[in-house]
Amino acid sequence: MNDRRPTLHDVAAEAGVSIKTVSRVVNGSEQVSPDLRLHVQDVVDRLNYVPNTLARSLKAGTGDTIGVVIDTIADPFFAALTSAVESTALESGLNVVFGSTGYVPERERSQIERMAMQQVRGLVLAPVLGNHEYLARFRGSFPIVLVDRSFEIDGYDTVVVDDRGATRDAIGHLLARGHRRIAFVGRDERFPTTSDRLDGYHDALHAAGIPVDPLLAPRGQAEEDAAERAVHDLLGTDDGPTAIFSANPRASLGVVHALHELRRTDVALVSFGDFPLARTLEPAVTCVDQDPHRIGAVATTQLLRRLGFDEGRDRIGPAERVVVPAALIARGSGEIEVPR
Amino acid sequence: MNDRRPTLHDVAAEAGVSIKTVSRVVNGSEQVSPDLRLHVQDVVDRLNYVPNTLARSLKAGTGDTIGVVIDTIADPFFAALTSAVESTALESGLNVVFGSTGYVPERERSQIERMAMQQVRGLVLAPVLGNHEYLARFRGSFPIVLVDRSFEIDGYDTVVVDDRGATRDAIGHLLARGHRRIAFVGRDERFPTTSDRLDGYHDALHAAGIPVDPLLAPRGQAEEDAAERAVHDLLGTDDGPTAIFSANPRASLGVVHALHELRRTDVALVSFGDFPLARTLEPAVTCVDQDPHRIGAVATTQLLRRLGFDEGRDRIGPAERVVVPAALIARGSGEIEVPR
DNA sequence: CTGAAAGCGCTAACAA
DNA sequence: TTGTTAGCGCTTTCAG
Repeated sequence: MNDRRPTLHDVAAEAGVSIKTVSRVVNGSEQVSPDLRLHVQDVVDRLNYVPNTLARSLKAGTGDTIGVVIDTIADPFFAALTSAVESTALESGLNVVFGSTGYVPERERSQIERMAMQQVRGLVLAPVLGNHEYLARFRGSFPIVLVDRSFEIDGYDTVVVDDRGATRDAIGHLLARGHRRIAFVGRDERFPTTSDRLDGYHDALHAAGIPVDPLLAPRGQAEEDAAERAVHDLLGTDDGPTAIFSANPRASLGVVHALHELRRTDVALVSFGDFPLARTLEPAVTCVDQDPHRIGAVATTQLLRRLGFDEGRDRIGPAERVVVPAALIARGSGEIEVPR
Repeated sequence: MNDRRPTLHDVAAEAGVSIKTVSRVVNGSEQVSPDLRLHVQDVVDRLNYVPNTLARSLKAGTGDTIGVVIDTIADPFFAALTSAVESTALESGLNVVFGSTGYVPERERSQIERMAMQQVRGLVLAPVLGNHEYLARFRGSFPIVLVDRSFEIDGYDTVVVDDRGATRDAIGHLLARGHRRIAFVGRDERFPTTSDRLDGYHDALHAAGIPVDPLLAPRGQAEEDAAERAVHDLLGTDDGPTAIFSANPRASLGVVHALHELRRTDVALVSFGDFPLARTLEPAVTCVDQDPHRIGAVATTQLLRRLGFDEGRDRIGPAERVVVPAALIARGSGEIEVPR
């Protein structure tokens, strides 16, 4: 299990040449006489020589990986995003390390510190709520692209969805169907995106001249079970909502389950974020589609540009903010009219 | 963006001590006079010094990451598995790099080669179908734990679900409800697990003395849309199945959708692998629960043991095979009796 | 308790 | 065309 892996030296000794020659052969570069190259290649294969990227990187002063720091890879949204990061990075020969924060600021920080130690070339980060001044320490060493969450801190490339605008539109969609009592479920202080979506919700209500009822936007139910309970509570009252806006796909699962249990097919629903079977349910669930894959791909492209992988574009320049559009997919649940 | 990161030398120079002293302080080790340590620590903070893991690893001859190679992180099964690997690895201070194969043997190989170059300490691999002799090259360098897919090649630690047995039980569950024409959907030659599940299906039918009808187990529909079409085809015939076994959760989504479109609530369904909303559907979907999180955790624990992180247990020994149990969760769809 | 020197595996000058 | 030498940043003898 622990035979020392062969090094350039071993190969050189075995082949009776200098290590530099082996290096040249391994890197496919330069002029090496064909017969020598063949011979060396042979020894390389026979010894199962594998170049040591660590040493290479140490020499080069920079690694060959990029880091992805997210809430948790178990979240389908981030899984899709990370998948896109990987495939985009791979095209440029970069590996991907990831670390999850579990929504804990300290863990975010330690993950990033860890990656800095690993000499990552760059970082894609979905920041947890909290102070991010500490990032300044790292930005001198490698570019950082923020994803999904918009941030007060300026100076970072950012790729986000227009949470506020998309939510405003979604609520408008419900208002157009006559709904006046629209609940906002899935609110969670840990997620800045939720606040933005809540803002969009307020925007739409204000624009329509509808007073905000705080009871319709309770707190702390970003997760499936909590959202489920919230819906039970909301619909258990006399003047419950006629429509529900669910602020994230996990919450939506709970909302859907609750509506189903209560047999309330009369309540309209729009989900921020698509989820499996949304089209299958009865009624099919109208969603705001976030396209995590696109967010990841765009973010990585931007990172690669900052790293100089994009020949065509300049690697420096002011921080950019890309807003990935989110489309409303009308499937039925969001088109339920208000009962008269 | 590219100020050279400070090194031990820089800190040493600034603090007016030798690099070794800085090294000692950074590693919190040994005896350094308290005042000196304080002073050095101060300079470290001021310069934003971050140790270079690459150099450390080069010196140590081994890295601080473990690799995970899977089909794609976008698959919820592997996302959950990878998430478990990460949290388990993190407890031992190891980072996680991942690479996806996209079901392509060559990509699997190149990903592993890449990780070998990166000096991963160990590997968790969900092997793609194909020849894996090449793995022998690497096993001398680092331990490899195979997950999810059982393998003919001996000598590797393996963590799998008892696909065959669990499927046999699931089919038995349907047979007990009187079903005799049970379809097998989601079959795909790319996945060895599918073959094992198909074997289990055959086992159960044979045990019940029911002849196998190849038309009930068509090929090539592991994905949602293909599975959906397959169900339409199967139920479009005169002697269609009265029950469906779906061999993976992605396929199940398609099956559910098709059943819903066809309004066939009379057809029984058991899904191999749980999925969101399975409990919400009408009828709720009976599933064989694979517990990917557990598979990942067990695999990583085994890997850590091979790496000597588990003080209590020996790091060497013959390859072990852990079979993680898969429980049948009866929710309704699998308990539909055959129509008389 | 602290420092000097060697070397991990590799590449990039610079020679030969 | 090929080899020698000097580090990359760090840890580890072995001295002071």
